[in-house]
Amino acid sequence: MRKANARQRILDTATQLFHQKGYATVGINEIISTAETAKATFYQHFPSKEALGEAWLQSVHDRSEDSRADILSDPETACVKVREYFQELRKFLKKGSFRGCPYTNTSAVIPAMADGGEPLHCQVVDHKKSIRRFFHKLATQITSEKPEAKRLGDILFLLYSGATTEAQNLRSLWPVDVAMAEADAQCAKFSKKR
Amino acid sequence: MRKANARQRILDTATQLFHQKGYATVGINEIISTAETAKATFYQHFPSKEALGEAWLQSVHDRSEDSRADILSDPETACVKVREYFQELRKFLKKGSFRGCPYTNTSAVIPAMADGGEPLHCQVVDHKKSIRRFFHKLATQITSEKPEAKRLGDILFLLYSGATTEAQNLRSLWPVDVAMAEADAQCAKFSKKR
Amino acid sequence: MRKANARQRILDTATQLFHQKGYATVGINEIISTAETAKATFYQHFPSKEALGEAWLQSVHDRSEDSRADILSDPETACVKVREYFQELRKFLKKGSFRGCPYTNTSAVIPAMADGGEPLHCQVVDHKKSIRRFFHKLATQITSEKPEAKRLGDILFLLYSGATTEAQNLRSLWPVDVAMAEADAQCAKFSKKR
Amino acid sequence: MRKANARQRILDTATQLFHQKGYATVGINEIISTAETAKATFYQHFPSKEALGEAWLQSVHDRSEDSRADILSDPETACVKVREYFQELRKFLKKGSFRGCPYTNTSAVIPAMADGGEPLHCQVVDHKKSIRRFFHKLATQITSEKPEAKRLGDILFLLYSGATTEAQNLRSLWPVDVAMAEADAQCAKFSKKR
DNA sequence: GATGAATGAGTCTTCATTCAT
DNA sequence: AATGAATGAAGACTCATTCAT
Repeated sequence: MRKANARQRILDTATQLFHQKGYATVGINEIISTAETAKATFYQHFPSKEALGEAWLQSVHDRSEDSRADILSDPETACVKVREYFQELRKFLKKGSFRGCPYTNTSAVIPAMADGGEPLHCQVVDHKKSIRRFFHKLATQITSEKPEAKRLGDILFLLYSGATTEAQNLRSLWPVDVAMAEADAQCAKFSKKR
Repeated sequence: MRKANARQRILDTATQLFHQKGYATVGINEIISTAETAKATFYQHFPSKEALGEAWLQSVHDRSEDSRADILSDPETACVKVREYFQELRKFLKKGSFRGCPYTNTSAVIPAMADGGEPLHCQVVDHKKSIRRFFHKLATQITSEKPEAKRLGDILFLLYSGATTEAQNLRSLWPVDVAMAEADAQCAKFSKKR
Repeated sequence: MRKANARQRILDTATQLFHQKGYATVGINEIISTAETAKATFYQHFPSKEALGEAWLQSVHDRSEDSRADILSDPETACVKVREYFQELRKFLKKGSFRGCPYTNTSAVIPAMADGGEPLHCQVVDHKKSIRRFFHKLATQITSEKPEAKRLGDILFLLYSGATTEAQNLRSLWPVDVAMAEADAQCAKFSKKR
Repeated sequence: MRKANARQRILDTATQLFHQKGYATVGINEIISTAETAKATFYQHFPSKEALGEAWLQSVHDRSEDSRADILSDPETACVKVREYFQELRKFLKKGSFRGCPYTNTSAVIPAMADGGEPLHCQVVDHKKSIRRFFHKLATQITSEKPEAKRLGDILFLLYSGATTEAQNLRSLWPVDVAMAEADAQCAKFSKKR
């Protein structure tokens, strides 16, 4: 029994379970028994379930930021980069039995009434803004006109989001393929204008 | 104090609570206390929480089908109808404190492993297919070429979904506005070609 | 839908279900749904579940009294009659998937503390006394000496009870066969002495 | 106020309550409130009510096995040992307000349809077989002829069971006294033949 | 740094019974 | 004579959390 790195084992387990079943559906009992940790050990590392949720979303965010940074530093055209990002989404969905965006899925379970104070919701907003910024950056490389770039970025962002959402709902990949094709077309359109 | 119409009161309460907080987050206790009903009364009308969930999604589906039928029977151009549908989404989100699609939110809480057997997931798929069909119908009225119509319909569907998802995530209406503008542009583009 | 004789239908259903699953395990919901009766109809005929239980045990008692009367009026020797009674037990157990004495099974579920007041327990006692009397009657026909007859009757009674109990516990018929053989031997022994 | 030894307290409480009122009649609530334990504490130690039932029957079995082992190791004749065993039954019934065999009482509440798979029923069978073996052992010490020993053992077993059952039903000890006397007679009879 | 035992409030569901019609 | 709708109390079980060691 490798009892070291309890914290990491818990976080890894939570990453998998939260993603597959949703934050609200998974209890800490399931997490600690899967991670083979004692309950008290869990609370030594995370003050609460919500804290674990935050750590989880943070780690997802970090990884996905890295991936976007990789793409940005690629020696490719922006259009190709956009395509790459959709390709990654495709792989991600296939690997994870069609479970889509962890943030959107978590957001589904955070009541709206609260006036923006809950940490989990803040992370959702931050993450989404970061993705939007990513698309804006790429859009700026495609068209130099600011308002057009903003519009293009937003459209790519929404296509990406819709594809993710509906791929999960329908447990199918066609939404990604359609969104990718349209993203391509949009990039091409704005490129030509340049 | 005997109450009449318990079933309806329960369904109405559930409609509101499930939508605001999510199917998994709301317990039967909250529902019956809000609906001012006894627990056993609840189970006289619904064999289980899941059955209530099904009834809820069904009623949402029926209402939304009606709304789409209304739009279809409007004496307007298809392009206008598309705009109308996005306008309705806008109103819906504003009224419901930015809670988006009940189906997507419910889907977030259904583990993916199950082999498509769960009734709730089936309803998600049915509903989504119905919306997609709606957009295909409109697209067919915009362009007569079949492959183009299919593509246009799918794009509108994804824009609509993305707008709904991100409006909820960001608690903002800009995604709807951007999606609506782009939907408009797409309709115009395909219309011209005709 | 033959809605007449609701009372009888309920009693018949209860007879079957109580015997198979035990008085405590079967709920009225199961009874009325099996009997295809409304709940209020049930309470029109029986003031409570316990009242139904009493009616059930009473009807079982009546039938079993009849059967014993039949045997008593048989133009056979008492020894043969004893055998017949064990034979009937054998058939009863086979037919009823090894569920034994309804009275004993019900008694298992009546707490002992109550000081003899519960109607169900009274019926248990009455029924058992009746069976004991039956064996005493037969024993008197086998041996005319009063104390010996009493002893023989009691032994037959206990063998009969033990066979019934263990046939149910072990879901086997060997206890009946062994008890029947021993009953036979006892009868023969006391007969010879005469 | 933190309590220690919760598991033992729960098991002890269950032992008493299950025996007095029957496994089906006693709910977890009654057990935990009597044992002064929290509900979650109960489920920390027993995964389900049935598991507690199994632990209970097991502990009863263990104690009764010990008691039979004690009797077997007694430096007495087998006939005396048989009498001792009936004497113990007498004491047991007196102490426990005439509640008889926990296994028989539990068996009364397990539907027969199940194909022998339920753990509780398996324990019933195991226990009964163990008692039968005990009587066979004693019988073998009384008569060396194998078939006769088997018959004697079975008869003692059935007398014992019948006495237990009817003592509970009638809330009286005469069945034990009669059965004991007859057991004695049987032992004597088979002894003489030797 | 790690743990097993304990907890109160909550989960969904069924109980036997009563009401108005 | 029969019914559908309503009910409070109880059923078994799980939740996220805290304690002493």
